[in-house]
Amino acid sequence: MTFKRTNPLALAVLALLSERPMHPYEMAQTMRERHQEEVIKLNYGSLYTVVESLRGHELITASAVQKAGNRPERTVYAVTAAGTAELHDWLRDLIAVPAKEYPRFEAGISLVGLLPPADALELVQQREAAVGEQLAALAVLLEKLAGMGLPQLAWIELDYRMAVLRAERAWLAWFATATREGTVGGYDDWEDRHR
Amino acid sequence: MTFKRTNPLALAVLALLSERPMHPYEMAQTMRERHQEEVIKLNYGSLYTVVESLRGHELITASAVQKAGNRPERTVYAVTAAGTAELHDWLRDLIAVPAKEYPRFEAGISLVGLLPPADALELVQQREAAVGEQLAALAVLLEKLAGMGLPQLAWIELDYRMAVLRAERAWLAWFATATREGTVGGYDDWEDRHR
DNA sequence: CAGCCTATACTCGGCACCGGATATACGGGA
DNA sequence: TCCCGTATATCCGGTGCCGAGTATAGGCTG
Repeated sequence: MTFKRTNPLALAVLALLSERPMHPYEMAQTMRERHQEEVIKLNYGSLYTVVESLRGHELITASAVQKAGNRPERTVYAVTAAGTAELHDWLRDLIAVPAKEYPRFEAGISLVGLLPPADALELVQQREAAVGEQLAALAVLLEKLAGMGLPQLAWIELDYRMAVLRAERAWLAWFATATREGTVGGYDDWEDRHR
Repeated sequence: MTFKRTNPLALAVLALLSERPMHPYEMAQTMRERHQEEVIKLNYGSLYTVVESLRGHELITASAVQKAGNRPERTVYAVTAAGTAELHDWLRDLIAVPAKEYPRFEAGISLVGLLPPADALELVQQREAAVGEQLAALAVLLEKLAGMGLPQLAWIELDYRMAVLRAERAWLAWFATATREGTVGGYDDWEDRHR
């Protein structure tokens, strides 16, 4: 059976091990330090599952079992040639091919007609504010990272996220206005249904 | 135990049943017809799991068991008062509070430094083209829906998605240019690592 | 040096989810 | 009337994922 590219955490593991051998807990620490868990969901339970799966497919191997002091044993893993190939190929796919995803907001906004227009307006404005705060937080983070001397390429994904968030905020602002002024298509019917 | 809002398919079920009672298969059909499965992932296996879970939490009830002709029995469900409350509350949350999500492209682009710049450029351009095609397809779909006399509110989520996709396309175009011209921060180092 | 908190390192049971299997009914062509 | 493809309707076994639990070591405080 060929390896299934479900959990992106496996991608992170391959990427980390392509730097140097590590044991799972160290991978988690490194991901934290580098703010990688912002982009790839990290969960201890999943980490060990994923590592074991990668080992099963011989994309990584247990290269050593250390025993420092009286701590629990820790297994250090290293990436194999097949693992490196998988990493690169997966990466290419992730970048070149847009995957079908299901953002939760799309699900929510598609049913917004079920709520009264006045409520909808308030909720959308709340989201607009929240997105604004996220943007501000990202700006601060970028400042910090740049101040540490990290090049733009090291936080390129944050750059991307900011671009998307700005678009979302703009759309929310438009929708709020259109709702407030009743210019969104189908508004009259919408209001009628809620009185 | 309170109901866990994991699978958005449960939201779709509540929304459909708030129109009129249905049996699971009919829900699936209706979702298809309305292009709802574009926004909410539909899977027959999950559908029955989710319906059973909703029933267990008494958010819906089995209102009848039909037996038309000699077909398999079909259980028709109806939403309860608690179910309607849950639907509205969940909806409010989805709209007002941005959820932490992990788009796969972010994971990919965050590791783009592992690929040679020339390859990265090509991949990003491929994605840009693909996103362009998605936008074109959405425009066609919008045209069709509007032609059928549906108001904007009925396909508001597509409007949102187009806004986000346009932002993504613009960002990809920027990144492609910055890579081609070597103006992305850290480019020299990037190129050095790949020779 | 007792006591407590945090960091280290992993384990495990449960469950939601998914893909594919199952089984019957219906309609249309040869 | 036989056959086959499609529509109807549901079920189920496997698996990946997650959160919470476990256990020891080291460090800090009074």
